[in-house]
This record gives sequence, structure tokens and C-alpha cells, in this order.
Amino acid sequence: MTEATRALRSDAERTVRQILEAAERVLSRNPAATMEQIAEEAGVARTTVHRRFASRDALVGAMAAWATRRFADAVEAANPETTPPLVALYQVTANVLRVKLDWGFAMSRALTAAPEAARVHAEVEEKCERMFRAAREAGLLRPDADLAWARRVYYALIHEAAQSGDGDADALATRVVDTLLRGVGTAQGLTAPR
Amino acid sequence: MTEATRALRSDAERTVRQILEAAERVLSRNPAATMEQIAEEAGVARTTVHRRFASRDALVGAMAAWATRRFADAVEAANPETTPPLVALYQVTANVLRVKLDWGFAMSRALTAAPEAARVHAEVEEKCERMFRAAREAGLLRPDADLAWARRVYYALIHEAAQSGDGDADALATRVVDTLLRGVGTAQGLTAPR
DNA sequence: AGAACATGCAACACCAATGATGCAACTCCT
DNA sequence: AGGAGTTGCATCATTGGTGTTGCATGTTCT
Repeated sequence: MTEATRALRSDAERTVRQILEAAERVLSRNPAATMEQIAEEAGVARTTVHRRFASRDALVGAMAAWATRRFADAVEAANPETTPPLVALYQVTANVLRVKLDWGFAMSRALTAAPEAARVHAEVEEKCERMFRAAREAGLLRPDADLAWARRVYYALIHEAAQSGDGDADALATRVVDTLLRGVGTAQGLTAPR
Repeated sequence: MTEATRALRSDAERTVRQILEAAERVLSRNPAATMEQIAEEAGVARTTVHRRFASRDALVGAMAAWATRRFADAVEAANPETTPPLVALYQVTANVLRVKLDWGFAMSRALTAAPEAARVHAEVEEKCERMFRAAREAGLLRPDADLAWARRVYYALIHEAAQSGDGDADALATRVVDTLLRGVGTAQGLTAPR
């Protein structure tokens, strides 16, 4: 009980971080994982987890809150309001991917788990919506583009990119934006193939 | 116990169908739903479910097997091997969407749950891969397209289309294929915006 | 009517996860 | 050195879902 323990014990907050990160690693692989497994991954006894988080819900709630915070920061840091749409799209994508690579499970629970996290999440989503509207008005998206569908596709692409895992956030962002705007086909493919 | 019961009791197989369909409806909303909830949705006692399916795993296994069957048929019916790539892409998409709209949860378990269903699933997936290769060679996809990424995007788009739920399978298929090939942006968007 | 079969219902055993608690050992701080 | 705080460990109660069984009822087929 001395090796890993001593390293963590220096600070209480550090233990909390360890648990949150361990929970993310375990739950992203198996959402039905046990508190025991989470504790083990964190190098901590199960009781310790329960001392820090009253219940399982409290734990995932904290994870969601933490991830939502980082998510909001990631979008904010890209200044989507004051940057040209294409640049904003790249920046937001890359930043969000960075968060999602580390907090995929937690982010997936941001809507259902936390009470206030849902509010922040909704705010960010609205910011994203504005970005898409601006993109369409700037001629980046087709004038007749269905923004709801476009956003849906955008989220899905980010998700897939995060899952595929190969490459850094910037490379993945490039791929996401490219696919979002141009698809994977040739430009004339549909109307006049070949 | 007379109304719904009598209607089901006419045939034993019909009861099994009712359970499978009820399970799909319930589990697609909440994958952690109880056998009790499934039974209730099926208008059946929980014991009846257990008489038909030895365990919970057996139930989802049967669901996966059933959905996989329909999935394979859906792809087969589109004759992707003997049809021009663009047509095949449309047909496969529409047919698969029809299945996915009704058996989304079951299909998501086809890989992990059933023993042989995974084999069939793999076969279908390979067929899909061939279709994409043919599409690239026909000039439908860009020559430098990453087929793994393209397939990933394709599946994700089908998934999103099935989730969004508005419109029939044909309209959704059109949207999926269009987005897959052209994206949601203007053609010149990336290199020379506006 | 009688046989065969399926269902609902109630009850039961079982198990795994959750959450709580007391105690001893350890670290850190002053 | 002494106090405050934290952890591991062992233990316990509780809970909720799972799976099984016996029995009475009801249906279908012949």
C-alpha cells in the first residue's frame, strides 16, 4: 500500500483527478463497468471512490461537469464569433477533438447526467449553430443546406474521427472539415458520374 | 388477461415476434432496460419471456440474429455486385435504412452478441467494402479516397439518418448518399471560398 | 369432452453491485 | 512529537435484476 498510494496521497484533489480520469478510461470502454473496476484503474480502493463521490450518479455527474467545462473552453478558445467561418470551423473542430479524445464518455453524458452542465452544453450548441449559420451566409455551405442535418453530420464526423484515433487532433480536424464540406466523392459524381 | 392475451395466444411463434419487437422498442430507448419492462411492452408476463429465451443474453442474441438476417437480405436485394456503383449505393442505403429504422438496437449488437451472426455481418461488411472499391474505380469516389474512412462516414451517416427519423427510407437514402459524396458545402468552398 | 399446450401469477433463491462503517496505518503540516 | 486528514482493508446491509418453479386458468385441436 506504499508505492502508488504515497504518490497520490500528497494532495486530495489529485486523487479526485485520478479517479475522474480512470473512470473516463474504463467507462469509455465499458459504460456498464463497476465502481470496483474504476477504483482499480485509479489505483485506489473502492471505498475511497465512495468517499469522494456519494454515489455512482454523483461520479458521472462530476465527470460530465468537468468535461463540459473543458468543452465550453475549447469552443470559446476558437473565437467562433469573431473569426471567419472556415477558420472558426477548423479551430473549433480541432479543439473539440482534443477534448473528446480524452473525455468521450463524459461528454456523451453531459446532456443527461448533470443538472447545470446541460445548460452550458446547450449554450455551446447554440454557439455552434450560429457558427453554421454564418458559414452558410458566407457561402461556405450551400444556400439550401439544412442546418440541423449539417450539424448532425458534423457531430457524427467528429465522433468518428475521435473513434478512429489515428493521427493528432489537427490532422483529424482537417479530415473532418474536408469531409463535411466536400464529402468523399468527386464533385461531379452525382449529376454526371465520370 | 383476455384482451391482448387472446390475440397473441393463437400462435406460439407470434408471441416470440411480439417479444422481439417489444425488446427492440424498449432497448433502443434504454439499453439497460429490465426484462420486466420488455415483458410489459410486449404485453406479456416476465416469466413468459424467460420461457422463450433462457437468459437475457439469449434474447439479445436472438434479436441480433434476426436483425442480421434482415440486414443481409437488405444488402443482397440491392444486388451490389451486378449494379452500377451509384445505383447500388442508393439501393443498399435505402434497404439498410429500412431495416435499421426498425432494428437499430439489434443491429448494434450483431457484432458482439451472436456467435454466427458476427460471421454473416462480416460477410456483408466485406460486400460493402467491395462496393466502395468499385465506386472508387468508377470515379464516383476520389481516386485518393481513404476507403476505411469513407465506409466509416457512410455508416455514421446512415446511423444519423435513422436517428433523425423524418422522412421515409428513400428520402433519407438520397440525403445520405448526397452528403456522403458531396458533403454539405459548396464545391469551391475549401480552396477558394466565395 | 378430453388431451396438449401456453400463459399469468406468486413465490423463491441467487447474485452482483452499491453504499456505509469501524479501525489501523500512513502522510503531512506546524 | 502531536494533531488533522486520508487511505486501505475487512465487513455488513440493502437493493434490484435474474432465473426457476408450481399451480391454476384458459385456449386450441381432435
